[in-house]
Amino acid sequence: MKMPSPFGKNNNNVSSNYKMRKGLWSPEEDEKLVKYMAMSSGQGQCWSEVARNAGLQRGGKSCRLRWINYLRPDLKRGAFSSQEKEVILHLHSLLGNRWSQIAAHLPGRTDNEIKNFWNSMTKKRLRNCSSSLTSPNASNLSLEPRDVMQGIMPMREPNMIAMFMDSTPSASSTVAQSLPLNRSFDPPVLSASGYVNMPKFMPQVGMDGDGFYGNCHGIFEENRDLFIPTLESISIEEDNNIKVESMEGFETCWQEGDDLKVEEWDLEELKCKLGFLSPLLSPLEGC
DNA sequence: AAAGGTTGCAACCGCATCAGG
DNA sequence: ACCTGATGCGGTTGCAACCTT
Repeated sequence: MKMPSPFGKNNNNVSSNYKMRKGLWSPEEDEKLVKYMAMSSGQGQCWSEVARNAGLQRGGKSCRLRWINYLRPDLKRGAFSSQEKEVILHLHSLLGNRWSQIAAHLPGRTDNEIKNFWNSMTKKRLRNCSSSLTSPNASNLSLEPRDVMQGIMPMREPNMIAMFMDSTPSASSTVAQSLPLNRSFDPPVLSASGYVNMPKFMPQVGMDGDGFYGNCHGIFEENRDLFIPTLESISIEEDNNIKVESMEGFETCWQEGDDLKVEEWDLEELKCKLGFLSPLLSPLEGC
């Protein structure tokens, strides 16, 4: 555990004139805040008042953050357990970067903590991926064990991302041209978190050592976050519109607490059904 | 042992939303 | 309806500890 510097990053703000302090919290400040929170039972908080009444030269926002992320008595400490990691992966595959919602499912953990965990994990995996691609055996992709968490397949296998971004530079435009879908179209982009955001209503696909997997996000209604039809339940019509054969299992959008399952998609069948995506899928040949 | 690079994480920033005046 | 302050959230930054060379 790092010891906080008593003067934070910018120690010029320690000066008088009631300038708000910034930077790391000192043990004394922590003590003041903890004492005040204990005294006031944490009820009816107005954080700017907390800051004032506790005698802290901090903004309410800073106090709130410090309390929530560090001083709260019910916080867990230490590394995430493997169970917690599974929950994070599972929920992230469903919710995306909604850290506070994910944190709500992990008692004692903060959104900040989860976000940091996720970002460092993503960085690691991207690094691994790029090193495997730049190696002489780049075509022989070294795939990590599949991340199957409680039946949900994370869609953004870094190797897949790399293939989209590096091996098939024209893939997105090719697909865009080949999709006469009567909806707006956004090309795949690499998000800040290192994930490929596939266009809405396009299948999100990934791969692992055992084959191919995927799902479809938001195929049928723009404002619903998550639909996961099985491959068997969809067909591609002549005009390349995606049609659902069977609504079984996804009449409704995902709701908190639902236990969703994604069917594993067979590569050959997927290619057959989604022939117009072949420019994207062809790099996977031989993997 | 020292220098440089990497990692983990605390904290800040900016924006969105909401409530009260 | 508009303004203002408080709050919440996600993205980003910066620093200390750790690791590698």
